[in-house]
Amino acid sequence: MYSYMKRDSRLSSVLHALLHMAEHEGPMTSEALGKCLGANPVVVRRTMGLLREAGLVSAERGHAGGWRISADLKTVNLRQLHAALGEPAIFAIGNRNETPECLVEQAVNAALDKAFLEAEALLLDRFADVTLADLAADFARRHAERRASKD
Amino acid sequence: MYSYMKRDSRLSSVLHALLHMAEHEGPMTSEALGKCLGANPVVVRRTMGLLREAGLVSAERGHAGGWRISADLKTVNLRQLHAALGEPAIFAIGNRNETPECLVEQAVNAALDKAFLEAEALLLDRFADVTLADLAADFARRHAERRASKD
DNA sequence: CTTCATGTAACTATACATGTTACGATTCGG
DNA sequence: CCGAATCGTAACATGTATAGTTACATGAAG
Repeated sequence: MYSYMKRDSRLSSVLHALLHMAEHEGPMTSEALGKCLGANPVVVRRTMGLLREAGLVSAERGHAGGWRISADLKTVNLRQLHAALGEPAIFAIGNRNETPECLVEQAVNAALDKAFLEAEALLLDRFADVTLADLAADFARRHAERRASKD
Repeated sequence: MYSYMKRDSRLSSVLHALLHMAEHEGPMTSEALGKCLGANPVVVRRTMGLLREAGLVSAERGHAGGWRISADLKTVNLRQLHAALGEPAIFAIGNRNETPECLVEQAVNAALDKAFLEAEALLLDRFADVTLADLAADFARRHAERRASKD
């Protein structure tokens, strides 16, 4: 009944949701977004709630309610979304002991930390370079391509 | 009874173990290495077994047995060790659906994959730059520093 | 007031490194 | 040749975080 889950896919999920919302007229319900993502509506509310706390979306209850984007697509980048999700751990690999007395382990940690910090900095820089507007444009390009290939 | 575990620390563990072995005369038992790492001897055997399969260490059973390094410290780098461990997943974050039909999700995946692949390439390059001999030298430097500060 | 939708608590499912117990296989000392 | 030491490995338990699910309270629209 459960899909194979091993990694945090919330950033992927909220991006997918936000782009659908951007293409959609009016608010979208958690159930509609859940259908787009193949996810449970409660999980959608849980995750989108983090974006609401960051002021990136708003939610309205009752009839004709749902989720709306409350920010400019051109100003929201992936790094902000990662931050809005609480900056979840990026790496699945890490040191065994973060504050060791053993000098051997200190040398090991220093080498690994250096590599991981560089990779993390690069990743976050790349995240900062990509806005929702960029993704929307890429989607539009893919959409046009598909239509062209069908002619 | 269990220490707080959230990430794969096997690379950190084997580096710690290998450097202790490099400093040690003769083979080291799984129990001795477990004491160094604060880990269970069975876990040590399980993890070191992967390095044995890669030809980086050898194990001898019985009296005076244990683990020995069977490679030149100057030729073994962190990337080789990561490979010997089976190239475990580096990132704790990923796409929700790796092969989506939805064009929106394809655009999202493309952007995330690009960032993650760049960060992964950088990390593996940094891993390839660091040898066991480098770490041993860094340990020696830290050791000398500590002795100097005690004078 | 009924319906629709979010907000949220509580519980379950899953994967995987790690911890633990148990035992077989092998090597060496006496 | 017996027994201790040590690796090899199977089997099972533990802890953690996201994701799924159920249930219900809250609030808005008609």
